Amino acid sequence: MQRRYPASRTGRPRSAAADTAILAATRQALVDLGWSKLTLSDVAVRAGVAKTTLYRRWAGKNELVVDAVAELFDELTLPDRGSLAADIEGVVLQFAAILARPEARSGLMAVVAEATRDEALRERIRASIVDRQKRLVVAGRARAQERGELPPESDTARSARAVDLIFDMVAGSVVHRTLVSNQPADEEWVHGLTRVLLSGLAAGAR
Amino acid sequence: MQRRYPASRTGRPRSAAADTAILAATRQALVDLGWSKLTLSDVAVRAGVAKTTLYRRWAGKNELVVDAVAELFDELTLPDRGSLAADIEGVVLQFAAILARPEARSGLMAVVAEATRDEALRERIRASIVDRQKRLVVAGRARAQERGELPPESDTARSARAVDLIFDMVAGSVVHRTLVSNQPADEEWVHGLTRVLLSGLAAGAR
DNA sequence: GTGCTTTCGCTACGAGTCGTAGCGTAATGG
DNA sequence: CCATTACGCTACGACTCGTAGCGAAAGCAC
Repeated sequence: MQRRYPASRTGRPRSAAADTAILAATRQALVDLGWSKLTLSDVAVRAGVAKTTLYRRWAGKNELVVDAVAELFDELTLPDRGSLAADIEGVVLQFAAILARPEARSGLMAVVAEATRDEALRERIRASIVDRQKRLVVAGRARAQERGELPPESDTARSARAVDLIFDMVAGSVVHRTLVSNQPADEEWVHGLTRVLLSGLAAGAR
Repeated sequence: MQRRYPASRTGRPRSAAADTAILAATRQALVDLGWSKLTLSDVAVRAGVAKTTLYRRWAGKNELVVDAVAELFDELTLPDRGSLAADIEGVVLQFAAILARPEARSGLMAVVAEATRDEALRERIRASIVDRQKRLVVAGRARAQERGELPPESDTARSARAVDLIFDMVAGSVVHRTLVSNQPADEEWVHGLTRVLLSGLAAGAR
């Protein structure tokens, strides 16, 4: 979570409790109402704050929901299950569990859609959500190279492209499975995904 | 495009030209305004019809945009480039070209987001957009099996799961690359995707 | 032609939301 | 105690929504 206000030295400080309450209320409103029917007035009532307080802290609905959804991805960690395949499956299952929650389903795609016409919002999503996920790919790849499961890569440009490709394939597949095909990314499915992905990467490295 | 009205035998028929104009106006409004600022009143003015005509034909903004976006995917065809790899790359590049257009970028994810809370809308998206894409996967897989590039699959349940997985991986990867990572799915990237995918499928079949 | 039926364009409407302004009060630091 | 900032509250004009009602237009059956 980035600082939204640069800590002016004087005056009454903003309530941190209000931030917590507002973001939680936003997620609950996403569950109850969905994106399109969510109003800032409603969130304000749920959070027990004035509507004007919301407008003092966030530019609008888009930015608020990005922050509220971003917190969901805080719990993502890279487990150490001993092998690359097991690590990937573990992360993907965590990711799928988050995407199964209604507040994520309703909010995530909506802000991505809005971001197609809003450069600042794209950057906010990248910093708050996407990078948080991508870091796991980088870390998992590095660990696999230490283990010797993937060949070390000296060319940094090639390496970056590989990470980008893997990331889009993993995240994109799970999102599409969950939100478009509307079917659970359960263990069986994740296992199949991992198998194709790892076989392909191993073969492609040769 | 499914029939929205069951062709009553008598009375003044609905103007087919109005349908065309409305859907085109909707796409142009998506380009100019994006999803959230698109209003049905605005579309009506652009199309040269009365606002009430829109409400007579579509239940709301969601359904209208689904139909408008669905027409974009009419142009998807399965090229015969001689090999499975080349066929996949051809289709994916077509798909990427559609997703690069602003009316698709703004509209597609927005309706997917709305559909997370609307079963009827999900079904409409599935019938109008998703199935149209998935058919290409089925056809391409069948052609590859004829060529001997993929092993024939007798188990229909396994086959269906494989098609689902491939579809989510291809479509999901391209959508994520284009809309979330916000980078072009150009020939180089598509080539890398295809290489990983085919190697993985070939290895996984053994 | 004469009806019958349905769609069309137009206008008007109440309901609801948006984002902002203004004001008095509360909570800090100097 | 004073300057400064955040807060809750109310009120506001502007806008959008979806619907209702009306007369006119465009088909089909006869």
